[in-house]
Amino acid sequence: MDAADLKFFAAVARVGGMNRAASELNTVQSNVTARVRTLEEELGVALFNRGHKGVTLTAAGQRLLPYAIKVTHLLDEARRAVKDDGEPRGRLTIGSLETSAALRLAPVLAAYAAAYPEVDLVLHTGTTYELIAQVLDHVVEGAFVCGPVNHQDLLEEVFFREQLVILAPRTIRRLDDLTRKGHVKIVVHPQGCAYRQILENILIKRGVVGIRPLEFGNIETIYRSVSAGLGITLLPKSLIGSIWRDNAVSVHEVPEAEAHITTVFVHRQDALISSALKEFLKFARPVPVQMRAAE
Amino acid sequence: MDAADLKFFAAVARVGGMNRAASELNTVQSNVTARVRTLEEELGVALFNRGHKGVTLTAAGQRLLPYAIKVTHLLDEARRAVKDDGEPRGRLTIGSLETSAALRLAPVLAAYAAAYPEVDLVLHTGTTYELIAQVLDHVVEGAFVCGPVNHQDLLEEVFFREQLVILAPRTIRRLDDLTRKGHVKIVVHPQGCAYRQILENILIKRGVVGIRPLEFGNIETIYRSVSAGLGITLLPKSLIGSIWRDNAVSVHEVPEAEAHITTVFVHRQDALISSALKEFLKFARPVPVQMRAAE
DNA sequence: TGCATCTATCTGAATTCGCGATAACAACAT
DNA sequence: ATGTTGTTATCGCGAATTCAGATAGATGCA
Repeated sequence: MDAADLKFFAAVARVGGMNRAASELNTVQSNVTARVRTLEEELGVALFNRGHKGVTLTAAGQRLLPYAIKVTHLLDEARRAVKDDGEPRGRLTIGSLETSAALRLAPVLAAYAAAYPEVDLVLHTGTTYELIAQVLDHVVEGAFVCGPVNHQDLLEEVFFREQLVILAPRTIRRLDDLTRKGHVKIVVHPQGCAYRQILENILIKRGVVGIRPLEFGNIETIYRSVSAGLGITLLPKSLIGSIWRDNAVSVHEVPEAEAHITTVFVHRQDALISSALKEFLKFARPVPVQMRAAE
Repeated sequence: MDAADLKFFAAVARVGGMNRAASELNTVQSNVTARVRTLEEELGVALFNRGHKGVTLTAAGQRLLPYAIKVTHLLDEARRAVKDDGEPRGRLTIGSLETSAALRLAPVLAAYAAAYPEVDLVLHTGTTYELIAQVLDHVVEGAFVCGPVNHQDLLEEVFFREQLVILAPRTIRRLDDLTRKGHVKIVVHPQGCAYRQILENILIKRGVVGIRPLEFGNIETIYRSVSAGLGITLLPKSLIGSIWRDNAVSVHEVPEAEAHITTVFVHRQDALISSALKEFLKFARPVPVQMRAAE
């Protein structure tokens, strides 16, 4: 049972056909068929049900598939571990929420890139849900997402804690003006990284019943929508102060107990932490409070 | 990077030489050398320091070794998982303390062997320490040992709780006779599975200072030594009642708070639990208390 | 029927693998 | 000195394996 055979097997299982797997693996169909057959002969069981429009996994194949995937990942990781002599080098792929990236990570990324020019940094942005899926799939080594995550296969470390504020059109002077209306439009991300849920909770708590969400894909659009009077949104307070000072919107504080969010870094607990990642986390880790008393 | 290459690599690393690895792998030395070399060329780093009396791992080799071992185990497990269709079958290798085996496991083993003739049962006996090492090394699928174990890589489930009694030569009528002497010989297992520690604690608590251990490898010998007047020992109460009733020794109760032991089943939490093992544990698991009220 | 889309199988060339023999080297005993 | 032993490296050859391409067979669809 060769690792290459398992890679073939996993590809066939994933795409559901020997032909398609062959083109994906840059080889010919006869080759794929032969290797699957030798695998089946070696194990003494059929792994696929052959159909006239592709193949499906048998029960035995379903039992094998997770091992095939694990072995493939383990070999990948082994290669990286061997090359990783402690000096950050090569590609480092991490994920981050768009807000975290803009707010906290930008200077860290710049400093890190300057300190380790040997590292090719790749940053994926997405929602918490998407990023967690990417971490689990080994697409990224880890990601900054909204915590807590509490996933069995993931380790998480708290990095930032943000206070959130409500952004409303400039015509809204006080939060009460808004809540008294009884219904309100909110502008949020599609799968909304907890911001949406928090905002809804805040409004519900204040007696707003008709909450109508508008979904936009990026922060810039959300901000413009708010300033154009379309609705309100929720964003980190520090983001407002540092980026937009144009007074096109009104900013409303919310008690911190209700409106804060923690950003955690999550990574697979069974995966290698590359030297590049280890150093990056040192850069990103906030200075402990007692050490920045002078601020 | 082939799985077979990694197996070769791991063997060379373990025995510290290509020649010895070759004979262990049932092949010739030139073959081992060639595969190690291709592996090194593929990875672009040297994995071994060649010496005139064998090889040693380089830093890169040390980083690779755990992956080589993991991959090898994972492939083993994959083979078993594929063949395991839910019906207990094949070889089931578990470990057990000698006392647990004699006392609690014997009827379970018999019933299980009768119920599943397709399973080849293999039982390893040893001390808690030895058995845990065997579980970690995948030599046995799991083992009944003295708990609690509290090991990061192991899951444990409590199976039995035994009250322990002191066995002394027949001439000793009361425990006080023994403790008043101030020194006493104890007869125990070599690495003693906690029995020794517990017995010493009991004696120390009663003011005995000169404890002289005699070590014997199996229970039968220990029992005979006690009956011959050599010293005292500690054994599960139920073992005394069910096996030896010849009155060649005197039995002394000890408060349960001091002298009890829990037997747990431990297994690697990252390893497959075969159907054979799953069923075995069902057989071995004690009937819940409320369900045997009629006893 | 003809076409498209699958998988299975066969064949010959290229490649790899495993073995045996040999070389080179160092340590150690004679 | 000299031979012996134990080690890794290398080469050549035959066997085994792998790969790509061609072909065959089956099925569904227009």
